[in-house]
Amino acid sequence: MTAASNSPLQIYVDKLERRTPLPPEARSAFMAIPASVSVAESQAVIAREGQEANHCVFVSSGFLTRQKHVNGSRKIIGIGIAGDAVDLQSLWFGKQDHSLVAHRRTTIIAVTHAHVAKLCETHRSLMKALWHDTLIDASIFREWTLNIAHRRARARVAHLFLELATRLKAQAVTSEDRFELPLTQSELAGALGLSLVHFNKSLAALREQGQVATQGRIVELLNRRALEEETAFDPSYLHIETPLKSASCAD
Amino acid sequence: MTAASNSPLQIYVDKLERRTPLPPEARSAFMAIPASVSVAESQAVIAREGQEANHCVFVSSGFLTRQKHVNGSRKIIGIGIAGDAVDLQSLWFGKQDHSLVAHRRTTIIAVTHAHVAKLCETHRSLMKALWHDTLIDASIFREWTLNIAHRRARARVAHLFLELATRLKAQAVTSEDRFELPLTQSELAGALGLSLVHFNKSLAALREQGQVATQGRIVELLNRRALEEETAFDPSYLHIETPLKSASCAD
DNA sequence: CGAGTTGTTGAGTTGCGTCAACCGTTGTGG
DNA sequence: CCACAACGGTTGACGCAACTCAACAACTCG
Repeated sequence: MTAASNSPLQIYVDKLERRTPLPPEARSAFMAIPASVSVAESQAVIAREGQEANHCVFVSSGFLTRQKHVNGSRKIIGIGIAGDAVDLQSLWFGKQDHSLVAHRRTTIIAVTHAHVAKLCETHRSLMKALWHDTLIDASIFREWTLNIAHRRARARVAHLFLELATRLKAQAVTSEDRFELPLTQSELAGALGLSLVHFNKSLAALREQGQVATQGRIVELLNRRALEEETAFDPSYLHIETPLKSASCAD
Repeated sequence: MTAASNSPLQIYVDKLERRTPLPPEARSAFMAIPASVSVAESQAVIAREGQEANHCVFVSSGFLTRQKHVNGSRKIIGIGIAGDAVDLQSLWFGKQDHSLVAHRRTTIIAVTHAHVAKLCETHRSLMKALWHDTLIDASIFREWTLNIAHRRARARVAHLFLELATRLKAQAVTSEDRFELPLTQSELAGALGLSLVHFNKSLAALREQGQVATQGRIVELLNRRALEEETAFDPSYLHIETPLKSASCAD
């Protein structure tokens, strides 16, 4: 399908093209830009709230969290997985409005703003695809708001797991309802607006009901149907299968 | 400053240009597209979750909420005010992932997707400005997630009021820390992930502390400093003063 | 093998939800 | 013009979900 390529950005371009094919020139222009790959240590701050950025960050593998400071502590407000463009907004904003933090065994790709901006200038189709991608991001944030505001603990946990399983599958990181989640319970609890203790107990409840199993950092969904039922999970907010409405257009 | 114009989109173009000036051709092309203005009745559904849309909606005056269905009831996940483009995402998504509902005395502007898409094709600067606008939206959703997940009731209410006051001021809907908020307490409570009763009591507490006054649908912030302190309000997530980083560029 | 981190579990407390009654306002129709 | 219904706001009582405190077990790593 796709020509062999050495660009680390392949993973992201593939993701975009699963939605809408890009014109070949746009695709090759994207993959031709210099991209630096690096393995981040756990808890490494890739971008810091309040600072200016001059790179866009893409996740190549692993997990990365979005965090905001409030009252002196960092709160997780989102999770990025392989194939996610986690700070396209930095292209247009002067300062980061939140931080990006890597977790264990995460590799990231950095591309200078100048290169991305140039691409947007020359390839309208790419700019559209990037815009589309950020709109899906926004949709996920909306669902998180809903999840935290209106579901109770057990359902909240179930929803997070279902979301991650679905996103990871779409990205072909995993094929089963089973994945590695290298975040501590304390971090996951914070991301869901729960205390550590209560998160732990809710997770224990899901385990006892035979809906979820965990071994170390591996999470396995044993009964997807039951989980979906419990949390009223509707994956359409992830916009995984939605192609661009207006057919792909020339540059 | 701006030439006299009859386009109802003036209000939105002005907002965009407060961030970055548009090339004159782009501006006039935008304002030249057919836009239909209508006064919505209270609770009118402007766009329905799950349905396809073929118009983009802008708020001309009043309030509009974003809502999602879950377990049979509608939950508010966002509030749009005058000058907001509330469903640019429908341009690229096949189906609405949430509904848009008008509140009393709200006037909306509808523009067909075809016209907006055409504009994006011909004016790169406009597409950028629209993209930028949706990124700010996403930033607001992130802050809502944070607010609901990590602040307790009184602070949550304070945060919402401060956000609205700040956005309304930026849009020159109001000049004081005082504004009309035509949502019921039940609706506001839902938007904050609180029960009606607890919202009411939290609001009463803010009133007793002399931080907020309400008369009918009018909300007045009596002590902005104290409110900001209580809720650790940092308006930077609203990106009100941030111009586009890369200087305005030609089409 | 010890030290630090992460996970588990129990006990007591509290913020918030639910139930329910009541009040004021608005609006409608006899 | 009043009666009545419908709606939004207010308040009290009570129960529960979730938080905090605290101790301990399991795991990881130098």
